[in-house]
Amino acid sequence: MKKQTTKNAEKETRQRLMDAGLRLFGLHGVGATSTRALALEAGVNLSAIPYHFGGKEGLYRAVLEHTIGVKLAEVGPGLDRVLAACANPSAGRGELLAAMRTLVRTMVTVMLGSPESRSFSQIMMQEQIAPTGAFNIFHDGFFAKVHGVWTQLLGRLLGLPPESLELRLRALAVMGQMVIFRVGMSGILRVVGGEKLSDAHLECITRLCIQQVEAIVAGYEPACPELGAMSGLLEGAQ
Amino acid sequence: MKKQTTKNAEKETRQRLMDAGLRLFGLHGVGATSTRALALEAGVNLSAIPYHFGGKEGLYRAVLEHTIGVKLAEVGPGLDRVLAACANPSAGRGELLAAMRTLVRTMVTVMLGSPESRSFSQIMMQEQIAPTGAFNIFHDGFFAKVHGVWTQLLGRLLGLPPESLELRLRALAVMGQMVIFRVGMSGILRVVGGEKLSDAHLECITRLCIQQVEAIVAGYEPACPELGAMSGLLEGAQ
DNA sequence: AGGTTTAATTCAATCGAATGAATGAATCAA
DNA sequence: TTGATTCATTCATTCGATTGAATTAAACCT
Repeated sequence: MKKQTTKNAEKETRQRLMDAGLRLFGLHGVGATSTRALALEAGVNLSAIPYHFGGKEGLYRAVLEHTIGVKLAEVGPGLDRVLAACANPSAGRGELLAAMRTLVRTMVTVMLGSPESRSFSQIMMQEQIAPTGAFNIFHDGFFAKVHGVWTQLLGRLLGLPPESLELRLRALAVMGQMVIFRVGMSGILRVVGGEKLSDAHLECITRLCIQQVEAIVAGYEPACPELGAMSGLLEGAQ
Repeated sequence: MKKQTTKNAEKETRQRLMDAGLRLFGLHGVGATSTRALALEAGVNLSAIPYHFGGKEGLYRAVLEHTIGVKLAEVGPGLDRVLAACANPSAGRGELLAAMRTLVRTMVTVMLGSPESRSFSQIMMQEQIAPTGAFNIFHDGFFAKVHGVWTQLLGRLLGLPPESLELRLRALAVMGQMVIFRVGMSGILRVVGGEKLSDAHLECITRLCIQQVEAIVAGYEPACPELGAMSGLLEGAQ
C-alpha cells in the first residue's frame, strides 16, 4: 500500500502537477493561481514546483507545450487529410466538401468532446485576452494551423487565392461558428439548459455547422470586391 | 493649476478608478489585478478603492454594472428595431433581411469598433471562462438578450418555432461568426497583420458576415430533424 | 462678505495574511 | 552508500485593507 502510494507520487509528481496546472490555470489564469493551490490540487509538496519546473511560470509553459502536443495529435491527422484533399488539383467539389465535413466534425469533437479540452480552451482564451510569452506556442502550434487549413479549403471551394484578405477573414468567420460553442459555453448552458452539452447536442451542432458551411459555399458572392487585391493589408503574407 | 488638478481628482476619482478597472480587470482578471496597480493606473491613492467601492470586488461589480449599462445603451436601440420587425407579422423577407443586416452591423461595431469595447469583451470572456457572482449580470443583461434577438430573427427567416433547439443553436453559430473576431483578436492580428483592425477590415468583416448569413438563410435545410420536437432538451424554455 | 465649523475626501504609514521561492533535513530507490 | 526526490520550515515580498492625520470644499454663523 505504502509502496504503491509512494511509487505513484514519485513517478507521477510531474504529471499530477501538470494536470492540476491545466485545470487551475485554465480556470483562473497564471497570475491568479497560487503555487499552494496547485500543490494542494495535485496532492504534492509545494517545493515540487520549483524543483521539477523551475517555478510557476515553468510549470505553465510545460502544461502548454504538453497539452498542445496532445491536442495537435488529436487534430493533426484530420488536418492533414484535409490538406491532402486541397493539394490534390483533381479533387472535385464533392471531395472538398467531404473534407470540410470531417474538418467540422473534428473541430467540434476536439473542442467540445473531451472534458480536458475545456481547460485547454480556457487557457487558449486567456492567452488571446492577454498574450504572455507563451502566446506564440498557441498561435503557431494551433490557431494558425487550423486557420490555414480552413483558408486553403475555402479557397478551393470559393475560388479565391490563398492570399486573399476576404478569404482569410471568411475562414475566421466560419471557424467562429464552432468556436463560439466553446467560448460561450457558460452562457450557452444557460440558454440550452443542463450542466454539459449532451451527445445529442454535439451531433446537432456538428450537422448544423456542416449544413451552414455548405450553404455559405453554395451562396457565396464576393463581399469586399474593392479589397480583392488588397492582400497589401496583409503584412506577413506567406 | 493646483485647483484644476485637485478638482479633477476629487470629482473624478471614482470614474478614474472605474476606467482603470475596466482596463486592468479585462487584461488580467480580478484575481490577478492588484489594488496598487489599479491605484497607479488611475493616478489615485490606494485607499480610494476601499473608500469609494468597499474594496476590489466592489470596484469590479461597479465596473461591470456601469459598463453593461453603457453597452446596452449602444446596442439596445438596434436590438429593439430588430425585435419590432420580428414582431410585425406582415414583415416580409426583405424587411427581415434588412433587420438582419443592421443587427450584424451593430454587433461588429459595438464589439470591434470602440477601444473600450475591447476591455468589455475581455471581461465578458473572463466571466465565461470562470463565472463569478457577477456572471448573471452579463448573461441576463447582454448575452441572453442578443441571443434572443437572433433567435427570433432567424426563427422568422427559417420558419422555425422560437423554442426549437436547432434554432437556438443556429443562432449561436451565426453569432459566432462575429464574436470570433473579438475573441480571437490577438491571433487574428497576427494572421491579418498590423496592431489593430482598420476600418477597411471592419467594413469587410461586416459585409462578409452579412453575405454569409444571407447564404445561410437562403440555403437552409433542417439539420437535426429528429430533434425537431426536441425542445425537451431545453430546460428553461421560456 | 469674512471667518469658522463641519463633513467628505485624500494621503502616508502600517497591519496581518498570503505569495513564490529557497533552504536543509529527511526519505526513498538503486 | 549515493543520488534523486520529498518534506517542513523559513524568507523577503506583495497583497488588500485599515488607520488616523492632513487636506479640501461646502455649510454655517455673525
